[in-house]
Amino acid sequence: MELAAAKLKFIEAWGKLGSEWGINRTMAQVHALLLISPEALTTEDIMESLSISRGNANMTLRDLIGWGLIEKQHKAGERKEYFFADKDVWNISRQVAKERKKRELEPVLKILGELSAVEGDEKDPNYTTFKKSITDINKLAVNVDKTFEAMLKAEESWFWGSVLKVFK
Amino acid sequence: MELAAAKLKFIEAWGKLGSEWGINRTMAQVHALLLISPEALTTEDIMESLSISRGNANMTLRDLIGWGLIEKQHKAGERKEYFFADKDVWNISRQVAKERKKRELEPVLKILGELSAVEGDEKDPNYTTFKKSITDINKLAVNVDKTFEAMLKAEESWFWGSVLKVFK
DNA sequence: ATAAACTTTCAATAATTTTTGAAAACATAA
DNA sequence: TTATGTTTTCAAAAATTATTGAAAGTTTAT
Repeated sequence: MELAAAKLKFIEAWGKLGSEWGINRTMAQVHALLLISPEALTTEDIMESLSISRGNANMTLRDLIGWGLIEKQHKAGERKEYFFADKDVWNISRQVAKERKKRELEPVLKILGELSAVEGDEKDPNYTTFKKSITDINKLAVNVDKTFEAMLKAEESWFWGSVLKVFK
Repeated sequence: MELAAAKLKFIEAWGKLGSEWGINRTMAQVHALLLISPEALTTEDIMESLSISRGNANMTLRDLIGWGLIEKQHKAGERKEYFFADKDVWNISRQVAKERKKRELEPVLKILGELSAVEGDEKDPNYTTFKKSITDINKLAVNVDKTFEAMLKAEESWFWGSVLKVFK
């Protein structure tokens, strides 16, 4: 396969994976493009490469900055802004974990905490079933949260070394 | 909070979380409803509880069965079908991991494998940057795959015991 | 065989999400 | 200041995804 074709294939696959996991397809594609780009790119470069509008490119780039996945670069003597992706896959994973933890996991943990406190009649199966499911899900969510927390602190080699030790 | 209100809140929260992670909101809500229901429910029960149409209920229930999260029950002397959710949160996690691994991770691993094999000019930064990103992402994906694999085999207590040991 | 109870299908519709593109805002240079 | 290059905004349009509901299909009972 040619490099050009391979790049397109990667951008497509990354976009599809993103959309399957609740990340806007275009956002994932722009990220993919910047990931395999040795140079920082301008908005125009991105618009052209992915055939998207200026408005879309601008909003997507802003979102990616919000996720901590890319950053703006200014080149001396130039007025245009350039965008550059962190290429460290471990940093990327941590950044995504950090944002999803904050945006999605924490609100759910809060609600589960409230729901765990609901009182009821221990003789009512409606209550006991509810209570047990909520308690169990809460435990799982806390474990997932701890795992994310550990990822945020960990060095890659340490993290995978330890996790993979589990599977021996 | 009343139990009835708590149930609604849980169904709503579970639906929201699902939709943020690429799972149809209604599917997550039906699952939530069955999770906190001590009895198996009929399609009509579900239609009424969640105010959804018969067609939607039917398709959603079929999907949930496809994900291995609920099953049909037949009651002696009755013609209606009843639906019942596995309440074991660890089983649920494994089931979701299993399906997403199969449906999403494996296709990506396949593509990454192909892309890893692309040859090019080691002096061309376009090639070396592409190569490095793909290789790194491939490694990460393989690790995630292994983690899922381990989950599928593991007993809950063993799994979390081992994983949490990592965070001491 | 017919009817009744129940389930499945799927074209049409509705709801939601994403994208566009042109205008407005902003920044820099002349 | 004015012109020029660049970025941002956001209402409207397009695309995608989810839902409806009625007809067709299936199963069981009589």
